[in-house]
Amino acid sequence: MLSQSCIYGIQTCIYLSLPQQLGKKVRVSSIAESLGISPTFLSKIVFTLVQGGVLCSTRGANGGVWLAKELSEIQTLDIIKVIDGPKLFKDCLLGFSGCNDKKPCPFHQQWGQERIRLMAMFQESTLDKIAQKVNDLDLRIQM
Amino acid sequence: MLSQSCIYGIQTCIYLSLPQQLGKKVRVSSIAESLGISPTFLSKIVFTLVQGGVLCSTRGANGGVWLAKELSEIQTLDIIKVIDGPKLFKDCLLGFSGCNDKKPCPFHQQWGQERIRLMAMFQESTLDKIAQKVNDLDLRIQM
DNA sequence: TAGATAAAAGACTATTTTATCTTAAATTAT
DNA sequence: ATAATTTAAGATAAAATAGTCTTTTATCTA
Ligand code: SF4
Ligand code: SF4
Repeated sequence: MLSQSCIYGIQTCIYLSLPQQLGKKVRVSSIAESLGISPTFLSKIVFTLVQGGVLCSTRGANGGVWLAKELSEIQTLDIIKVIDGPKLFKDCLLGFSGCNDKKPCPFHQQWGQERIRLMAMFQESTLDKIAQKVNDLDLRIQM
Repeated sequence: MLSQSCIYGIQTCIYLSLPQQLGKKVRVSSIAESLGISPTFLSKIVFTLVQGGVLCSTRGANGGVWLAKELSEIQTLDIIKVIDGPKLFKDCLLGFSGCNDKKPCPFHQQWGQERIRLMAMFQESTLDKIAQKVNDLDLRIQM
């Protein structure tokens, strides 16, 4: 459902929203090490997020990346949109193209509802809520 | 979520369960033409379904394929399992490996419920129900 | 200003998925 | 039996995704 790049992107944003990192510039290499991701590969994903307005970055000594907005203003859905694009919303279960409600496939009625739920889940999951959940419940971020 | 092969497989099974084809041997080439799929590619998917016990086949002149069981005994979930394997159930949203309920990721609570709903949808969608729905509502099967 | 540092950029490699093309094997009809 | 037909099998190709390696550019610090 989500690409590997997208998963890494979400993990990165959650990592940056934890109290230890929040408000600091963090090196991509240190994020990559903490999350067990290839540094150069993550570098590309991070840059995509910078271009998409989710992260900010600065180069050079003491450089790094940080979240571009308040935690409560970044939805998981934003991250998904930036990295995986709109295909999650356009493409569909049975791979039909140009689906419409007049002539749907046999799964439309149920899948349509599930999709709405999933979207809601990704919209409601703002980084502040996730970070709090991770702290309160001692949840894990890495693989 | 589902691979292209899996989508083709589901479409094929639905096609074979429509009144026009039901109970007949149908050539893969004719299925492929009707659904707009590459014949040789579909041939492999069909063979996977034969090996998985969803379809039966016979070679030679007047050969073809047909559904191995009663429509009511074939769940969409069976088709998915045979073609895409168990990854839909093992792998997960955030790509964690070896997820458990004790230390889940921040999405587990909601995603776990969605996944249960999706499974139920694929289990309840037996071919007889789908075929009836397609007939009653004049739904489409192809792209 | 010079050197160190870290993100950005580009070229390249590997793997998986999707798809095509060709040949082989089995079955039927003549 | 033989030829036609159709699935099975294997080799190959194309595309998308995932990941590596090297070079460039920007920024800070000394
Ligand atoms: S009909 Fe609905 S469920 Fe089916 S492929 Fe189209 S949008 Fe998806
Ligand atoms: S914790 Fe739950 S939702 Fe998250 S990756 Fe694991 S199984 Fe999936």
